[in-house]
Amino acid sequence: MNVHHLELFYYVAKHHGISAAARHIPYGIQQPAISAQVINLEDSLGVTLFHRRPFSLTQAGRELFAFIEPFFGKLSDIDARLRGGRVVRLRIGAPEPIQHNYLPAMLQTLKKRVPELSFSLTSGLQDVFEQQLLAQEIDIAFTGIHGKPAPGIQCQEMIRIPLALVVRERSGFKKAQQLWEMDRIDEPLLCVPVPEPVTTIFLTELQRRKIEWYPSLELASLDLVGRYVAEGFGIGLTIMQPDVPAPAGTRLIPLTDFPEVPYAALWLGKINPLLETVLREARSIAGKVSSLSPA
DNA sequence: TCGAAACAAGTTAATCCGCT
DNA sequence: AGCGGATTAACTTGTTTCGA
Repeated sequence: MNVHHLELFYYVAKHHGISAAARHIPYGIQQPAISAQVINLEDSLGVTLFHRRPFSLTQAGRELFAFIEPFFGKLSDIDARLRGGRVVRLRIGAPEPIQHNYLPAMLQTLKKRVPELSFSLTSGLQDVFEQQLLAQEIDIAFTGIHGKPAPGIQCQEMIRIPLALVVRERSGFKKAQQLWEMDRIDEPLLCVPVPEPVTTIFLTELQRRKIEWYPSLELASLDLVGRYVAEGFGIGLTIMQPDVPAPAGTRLIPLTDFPEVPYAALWLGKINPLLETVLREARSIAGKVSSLSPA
């Protein structure tokens, strides 16, 4: 008998099925792996633990579940106790603009609601956050998203933010249309690296419009894009945050007819009361930001 | 100690199968 | 027939074991 197999059986029995278990196990694991491990457990015991469809535990399955449930059911309690009882730790992943502009207000409110809260912030991109969530290195991420998140990761969209070009203050470009009408765009394009949704969504739309313009300089953050534009390196791609001014020495040209970038909260497995509070606060801030956007 | 082989456990994609 | 859940097949990756 293998403890990992027992753990998987616990989730299968608790959630009445292998697929439901795959959706609720707090680390990433797919249905076939659970199925195979539970079959291994049944083989090693020489008994059938549950009927697949419709789901029902056999007598042996009920006995085993009754035996292991007190242990696996209380793992989270002992985990919290060993970590020091009342300290509530929240590890958040978010790109720098979100960290700069929105997280301070959110964390202040959260701190009032949950005084024992301590938190850590990490920056990155969607794929990095997904890996960190799966490795349980962060608890929640707020990030621009493009494409479906990895299996097991829950996703709730918060807000859609329009794309914008950032140009030098005294640049001759007033409208994006001026660029699209050119035979060839010679201005270097500055943006964050390609897996970042801001860039991916922009390039996909350019491709759809059959406009050829490729990144000349990939920078680690949207802040750096603004900074390099101000220094005259070219035209930058950024997002139109309604309550955030353009970086010094630059101005923004909104890309009103381009798709917007969806920003979402990502977390792993079942939501807990703390994450519920965080999501509620995030939705409230997203609502306020949306109301500032020009219609 | 190091490298090859074996093994365990995971993935995706395809397939099976029971239910509506 | 179509849908959704379970299983199978083929593969990858990481760890362990074992012999030189």
